[in-house]
Amino acid sequence: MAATLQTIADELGVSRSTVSNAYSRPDQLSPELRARILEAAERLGYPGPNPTARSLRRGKVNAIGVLLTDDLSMAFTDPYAVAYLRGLAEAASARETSLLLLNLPEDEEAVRRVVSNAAVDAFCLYCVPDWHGALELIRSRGVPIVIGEDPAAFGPEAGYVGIDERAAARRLGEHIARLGHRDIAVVAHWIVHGGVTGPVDADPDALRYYVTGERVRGFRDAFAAAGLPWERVLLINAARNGREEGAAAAAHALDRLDRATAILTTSDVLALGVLDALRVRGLRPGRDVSVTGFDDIPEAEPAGLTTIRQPSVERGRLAGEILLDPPEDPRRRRLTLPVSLVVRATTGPKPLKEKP
Amino acid sequence: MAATLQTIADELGVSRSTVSNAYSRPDQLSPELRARILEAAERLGYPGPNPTARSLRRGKVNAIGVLLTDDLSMAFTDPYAVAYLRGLAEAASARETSLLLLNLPEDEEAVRRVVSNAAVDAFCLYCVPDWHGALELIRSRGVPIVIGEDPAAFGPEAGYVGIDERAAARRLGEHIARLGHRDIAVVAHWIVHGGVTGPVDADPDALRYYVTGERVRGFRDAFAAAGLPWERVLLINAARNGREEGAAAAAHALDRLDRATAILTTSDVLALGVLDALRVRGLRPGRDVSVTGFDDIPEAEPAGLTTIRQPSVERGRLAGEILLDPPEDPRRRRLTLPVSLVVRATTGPKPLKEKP
DNA sequence: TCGGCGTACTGTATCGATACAGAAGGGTTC
DNA sequence: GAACCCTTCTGTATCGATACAGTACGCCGA
Repeated sequence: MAATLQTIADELGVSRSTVSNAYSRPDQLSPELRARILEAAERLGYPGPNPTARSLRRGKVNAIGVLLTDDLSMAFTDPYAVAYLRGLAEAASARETSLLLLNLPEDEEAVRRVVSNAAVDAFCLYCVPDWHGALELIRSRGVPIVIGEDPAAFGPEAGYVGIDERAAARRLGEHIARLGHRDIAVVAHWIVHGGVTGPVDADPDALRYYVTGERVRGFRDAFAAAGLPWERVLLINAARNGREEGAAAAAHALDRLDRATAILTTSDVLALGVLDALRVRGLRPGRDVSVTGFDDIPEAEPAGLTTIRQPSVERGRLAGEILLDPPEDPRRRRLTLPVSLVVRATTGPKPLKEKP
Repeated sequence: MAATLQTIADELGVSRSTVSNAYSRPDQLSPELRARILEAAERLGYPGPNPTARSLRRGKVNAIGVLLTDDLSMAFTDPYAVAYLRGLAEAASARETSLLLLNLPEDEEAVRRVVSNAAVDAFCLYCVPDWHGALELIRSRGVPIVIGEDPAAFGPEAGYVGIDERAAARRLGEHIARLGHRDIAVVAHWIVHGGVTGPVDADPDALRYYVTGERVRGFRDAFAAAGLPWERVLLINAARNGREEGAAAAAHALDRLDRATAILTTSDVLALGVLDALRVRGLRPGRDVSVTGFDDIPEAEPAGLTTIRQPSVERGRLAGEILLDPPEDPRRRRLTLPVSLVVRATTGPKPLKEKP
């Protein structure tokens, strides 16, 4: 049987409390006794206080739960998500807290078990589709929550660190409209839950995934203000937020007679895929076709991508801080961070000559 | 005060055990009573059995610890690492187990606290430098371990899933030697702990980071067999395993009169950086300079990179399976997986004409 | 000589659950 | 109608630690 505090205590004829203090509160006992205790522990193969028992007694586990949907790869492959996670990990690490990655299974009952078995002090939600059943489970856990997307997904008791997605997208749309483009395609991911990559006919007001919904609505706002009816816009669903999907989606906008002269996307990753598609077809970004992204990931600059710069690492870091050191003032637990429009080479005026 | 099992039990006048069974063993009580219990729980705001208490009693927490060094970004940015982590997460998820990411702080004492506070059933080690002090702490935790690199880092009680790094590297070296190259540079990461990117004079037998050491020794084996003394090889340290470092390291091999005609690297990420450096200088990969990588990450194929293909996802998945479903047969807990040499366009015969 | 105080250690209650042996009651079998 | 079984629920011991109040003792100053 594995050694416990009591084993050591019995061995030395001291009380269990004293052995506990040797580990957790060294100032509470004489250095000599502490040394004897640690020596005995070493000798008896005692691995130190059991973390679970300690957590139970202290009521704190030093861990933050992070939900990942089945498509785990995305959370690690999308540079925006990686940056966010890095910021979160930094904030956690500074407070000696770890991240518990909950990779949610398909089976609903299994999801329930995983979420309710997770020993965490708080949850941080990002990149989780709003429709996912785990959200309700998390709410019922009754632990602090910070969300990174839809500010209305939980009540005001939940923290929130986000950006004004719609206004940001609108700035991209205005930029494109101002350049004179009228034949526009929008490539957006997760328009349809479980759908395939390809054109869809969807009402922007009915999109369920918050981030995509807001960004698409922002585009529409800009076009409407420029006198461009939404019906003229070709909306294309990307099944995943991936570069390949971006390229595949772009094909639907490029391989037709009334080729779009501008393609707006809901993420830089998709936009890079669109650029790939242009390259394959010998089209020049910013001359033949304008392309915009969203996020300003590191790869965006070398690609010359026009995009919205948002503070990805900062979002994660602030989320962690709100969870671990909650500000007194409730207003400081719900933050909307500023973004900026970064105009680079992939956008330019609508080309003069008609398509060949 | 928060509700517990006892709260519900008192409310309904049943025993605590029965309430527990309502959650954990529904077959142990009548459906009617169970419904009443769940209703009362809902009404009293009981969030379900406390995961920490449950873990203490059950002696299992359903979590695997994963160590990440301060350079957390690498673990997420290096596609090999991402693939490994994905495999691990898949295996864990299939068993309703989560991953606890331990982002180790700089401070040694804090590392101790983080590691010994981590509530996990097992540890999986990958991409952790052999010299890191946390290794000893983990060993003393006495939980199952699987390592992904140096099979000798722990005793035979630890599981191991790896490849024959040295033999794999040797195949790359032989490929390059067979093509006639004599002016060779090797770009390797973490040759020097905390060092800068640039040429180093290091004895391959003395390299501390296992993966780099084995791969460099494999290169040397091949060169030696081809009658190429190690002294002729330019060894360049990359401070991190990153694309930028690959490019910076390559500069040291390219911007000199006796330019290398072949650059071998210890990872695809570094090799992609080397290719960047070639491009900037107008040099043709496989014609003017041959380049090899290691890992065969997804980006390697479009780049035409000659490399070693290794089963990254599989390594992670098997590691997870060994931890969670340990095979009876000890030999099946220590696996060396096969790799293959993938020859693509970035390697070719040594150019005939001398450097311009 | 005694109150007061600091240091070093002890003892008990507690954190919130699960395991397991057992009891009550009803039904079946021969 | 005794023996047995099944279902449904109970009660106690236990998982391994920490919190906190309490005790013992030495030392100091008045």
